[in-house]
Amino acid sequence: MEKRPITLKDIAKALDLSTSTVSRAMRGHPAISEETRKLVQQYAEEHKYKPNTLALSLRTNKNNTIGVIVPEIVHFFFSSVLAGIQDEAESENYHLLMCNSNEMYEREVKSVQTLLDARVCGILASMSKNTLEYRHFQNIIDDDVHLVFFDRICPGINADKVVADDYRGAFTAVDYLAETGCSRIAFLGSDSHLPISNNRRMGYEDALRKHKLPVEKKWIKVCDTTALAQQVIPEMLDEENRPDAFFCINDEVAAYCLQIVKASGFRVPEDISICGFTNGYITEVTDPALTSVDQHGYEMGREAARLLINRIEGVETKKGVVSRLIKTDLVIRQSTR
Amino acid sequence: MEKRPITLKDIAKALDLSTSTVSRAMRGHPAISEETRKLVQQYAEEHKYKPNTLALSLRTNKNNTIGVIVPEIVHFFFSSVLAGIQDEAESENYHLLMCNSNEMYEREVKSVQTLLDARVCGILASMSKNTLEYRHFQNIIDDDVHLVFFDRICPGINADKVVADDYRGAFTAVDYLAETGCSRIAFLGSDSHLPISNNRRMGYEDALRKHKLPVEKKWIKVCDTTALAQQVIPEMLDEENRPDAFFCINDEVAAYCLQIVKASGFRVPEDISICGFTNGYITEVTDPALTSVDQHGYEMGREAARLLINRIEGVETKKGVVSRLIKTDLVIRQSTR
DNA sequence: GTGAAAGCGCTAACAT
DNA sequence: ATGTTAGCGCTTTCAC
Repeated sequence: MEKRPITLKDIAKALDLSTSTVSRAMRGHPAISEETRKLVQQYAEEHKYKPNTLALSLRTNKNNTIGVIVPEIVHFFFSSVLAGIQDEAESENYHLLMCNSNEMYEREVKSVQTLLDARVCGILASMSKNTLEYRHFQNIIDDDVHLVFFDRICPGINADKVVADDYRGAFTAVDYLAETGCSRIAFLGSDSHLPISNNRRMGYEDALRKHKLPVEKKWIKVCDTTALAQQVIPEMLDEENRPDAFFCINDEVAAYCLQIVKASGFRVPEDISICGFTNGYITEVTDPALTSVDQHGYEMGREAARLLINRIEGVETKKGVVSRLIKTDLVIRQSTR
Repeated sequence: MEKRPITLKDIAKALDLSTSTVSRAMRGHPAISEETRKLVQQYAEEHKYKPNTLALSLRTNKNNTIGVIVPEIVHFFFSSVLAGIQDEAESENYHLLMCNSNEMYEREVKSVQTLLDARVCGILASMSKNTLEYRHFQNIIDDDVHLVFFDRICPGINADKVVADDYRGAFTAVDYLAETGCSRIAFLGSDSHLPISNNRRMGYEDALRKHKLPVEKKWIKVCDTTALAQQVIPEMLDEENRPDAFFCINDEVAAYCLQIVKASGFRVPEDISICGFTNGYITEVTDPALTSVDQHGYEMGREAARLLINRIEGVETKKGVVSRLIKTDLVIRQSTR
């Protein structure tokens, strides 16, 4: 029953050597004779010696673990980012400690605490929607733990970040809508305190201006959940001067928008064009399939993890903040003319 | 710049006490005077003392961390399970170390190794599709690390498991299809070496038998990816005696099935009924919305994490294997009569 | 009620 | 080329 894993000390005793010699031999230290090295390594192999990472962590006060805070796991975009982070971390031999804030400020604060207590080497974070207080993020920096934001960056904190090119993504999409003949283009966005939403709105507005189209307040709405969609969109369709295109903050809203528009008797895309954002798997199963802006979540995850690891290992030494932009791509399907 | 976190020793020195007294005082050991306790705890509070979890782990040879291996992160069902695991683990003060096998046997083996090396207290695993060799899972048990499978259990290993009631889910769905007048019901499944697929096939067949419908080989296909769907389904529709219902192994296949069936000129559900499995978010955005079997992934995650933690903490002491069944629910929408 | 000392597994400075 | 010693931060006998 008792199953204590074998330690360096055990090997030392068995081979009548000192633990330090064994330790050195295992790591191929130059000062160890070929003979001893082989002896030790073979014995270790045979007895399935596994270094105790806990002891190592204590010694170096580093546990080669990266903490991740996502606002929501069950979400195409965030799970894509997570997959990217995971792949990059794994290839660099870092572990991933995962926290889920579930879009709740309190859980986000607690997650930061958890990760700091666990002595992670660095933290990758995407802010929860309702976070307005940034003290907990500042704590990370004050603790000298590396911090990289991705996607939902925190405007009040001076930290590295990796974001999608939201402005250009929005501009390109709205430009396309206008090019294909839409002139009353609505923007269904999020609260403007979120940079992702604000940047997209600017891209949207600039594209309208490029085409000499008016920027109308009534066509810019906060509508980032399916619940809001069901309330906001019918109202807009009832207006005398209804939109002839919807540019949506995410694919879910776009998909619900599509349903509501069709149910109201409009044809898509003949009467109304609809464009989403993210390019997740639901874009392929709606009818018609959704045009959407690909955010390359997986790439974002890899990039964020890489940047963090470079900071941790001192490869990235830039004094100020490093910002990386992930390019976006408009994927045209059948929901737009 | 130097930012060494404060230790028990520091407190001891500052207060002119021994580290053991401080240690005891912090944890409210009875043999410590009220006075000293308050003194120590207040000092600790003021100086933001944080116990070093690494040291604690080394001492107890436990790091209160649970490892998770999922076959794919970007997937409604698995991310739901992950969310459940996360919530349960967090509420019990366990950390989560995440690995992604990406449906690759080699990465699964490596993930197990990684988790064992990290000295996790237990592992939650769902097998990759192409895993046929189980040695790595046996290693977990041999290392006396607790193991609980969820969903994609490993038939060759004697370990606790939490699975959806696949048999009953399938039976109920197919029973419903038959009740509503379908008589040529096809099953689009996975390879039968996977218990989830096999159990559903048995539920499917038993439901057919209940309704005195024939079990036809040609209506039972391996078709668990969208790529396969595009190949297999058109062939079946071309048959003289085409199916009038498709019971699919997951929602993605069902959604693609829906598209293909509509594109072939059939009406859904009037000509052909379609039913998915999982009840993820795509069921709401297809046209018509998809009938599907809810697998309650989040609940499965919680249940699996709870079982594992109970094992770790010695609450669950059953000698043999514990199997938990998560009930399934048929959610009827518009893709079935 | 408090302290001294040992030890968890490992590494590294300092001998030899 | 190898051994000795000390220490990472904490808990836990065993003393007093």
